[in-house]
Amino acid sequence: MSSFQAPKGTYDILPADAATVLAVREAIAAPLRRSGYGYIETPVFEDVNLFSRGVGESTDIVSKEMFTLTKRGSEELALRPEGTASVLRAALQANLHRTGNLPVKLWYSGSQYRYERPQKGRYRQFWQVGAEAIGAEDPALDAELIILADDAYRSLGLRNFRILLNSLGDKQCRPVYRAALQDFLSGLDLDADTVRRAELNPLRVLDRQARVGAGATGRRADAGRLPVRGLQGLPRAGPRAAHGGRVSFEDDTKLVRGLDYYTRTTFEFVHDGLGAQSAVGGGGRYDGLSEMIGGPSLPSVGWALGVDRTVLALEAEGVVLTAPGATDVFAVPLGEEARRVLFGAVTGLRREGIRADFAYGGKGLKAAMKAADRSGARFALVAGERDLAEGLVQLKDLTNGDQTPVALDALVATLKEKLK
RNA sequence: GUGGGUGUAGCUCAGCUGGCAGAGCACUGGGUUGUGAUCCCAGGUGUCGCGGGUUCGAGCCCCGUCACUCACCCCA
Repeated sequence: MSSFQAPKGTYDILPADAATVLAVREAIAAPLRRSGYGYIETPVFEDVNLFSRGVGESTDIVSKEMFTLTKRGSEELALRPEGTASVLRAALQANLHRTGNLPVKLWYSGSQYRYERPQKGRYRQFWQVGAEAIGAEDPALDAELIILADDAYRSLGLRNFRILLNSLGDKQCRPVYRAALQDFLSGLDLDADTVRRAELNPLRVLDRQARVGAGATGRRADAGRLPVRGLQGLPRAGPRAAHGGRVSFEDDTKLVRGLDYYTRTTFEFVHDGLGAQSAVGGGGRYDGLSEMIGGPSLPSVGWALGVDRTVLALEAEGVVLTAPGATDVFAVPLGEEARRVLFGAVTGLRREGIRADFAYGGKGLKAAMKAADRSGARFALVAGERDLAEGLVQLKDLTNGDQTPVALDALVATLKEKLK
């Protein structure tokens, strides 16, 4: 073991788990690719102000969870804690909203960073696949995105997730409701954290975290006691009407996401196999974000799904994504002449699209056969002087031990037939 | 930032009120000089996280420290 280890809150994706991770990323991306979303990549770090203005100064993400970078002595950059602000910034910078049709539909896949105490399902570096539909106010877009996420999860075999839906109000009604809520909360005996939150962002108090009563020992607030219906009559019904009943929602008037840019439609995909965490993905409308970062009015909607948490959810449900073996044929040479010939044969097989590997390191026959077995290959290709003298190689089926001689120049055709 | 749990072989873990370092799997070699997976035999498996203390004697008790992990908080 080296004297170094992965930094706190990070982990390595090793070959044994990589197939699942890649399959999850692909499963989320596939519905987007066939629905008109274009792929975009942005830098992993941005001007720190993009996030403090976009995500919101009052959010935990910005106030205490950002990895900031110093550039020549002053803090100016931060590792991205989420993807939406960067994607919108890139779209505005490249004038995608002026050069193409609206909405501009984009998807991304990448790592995000938050400086938090790690625990199950929560890491300092984690992966999201996200989608954004920028510059249109059509509730059908909200519905489209929810359906695409639902399709992605179902294509993976995930079943026990739920979709929570709420509205956070718009420019007109939110300030009114916010003031009313603040007024209501000021009359309650709340713990110190909640008092602070009620000042900065009272809506977040609704998000089932509030403790009412004496400080930290207080009990969780009963939702029925909070004026959660203050935002009724807003376009929460939009995505519901547009989606045509294809996925089932649960109304959750306490759902308030931890990013300030959300307006109106908000939703979260939750799963109970993630330890103390519950969200595998979430999103919503962010009609005002563009203006917050200096752009024109571009009402938009988007989501991000957590790759790491989706993997945990699959594990919790016992879903195993079948990974094909990495190798079809494993070559085992006997002697120097055979090494030269079989190495060439392996190269030839690979160029024909057959997955092939070789017993490197000068192993003895027994060890080389063991390596062939462990490689997961269906066939071992064995040859020594006796075979080569006749232009043959021995092809051994490792599933049943049957071994047949094959002419060296008929190898490709024979294997293509057997591997069909 | 706060609290709980755990650190013993490559991996999963036993180890009793303090008395000689353990099991299974994995690994290496041999049984088979040209055959894996099965079977048999032999064998490394180790700063017991690290540092100090108590004791004739510490994996075990005490103090400190680090790491991992789970939870609070928050979110993907």
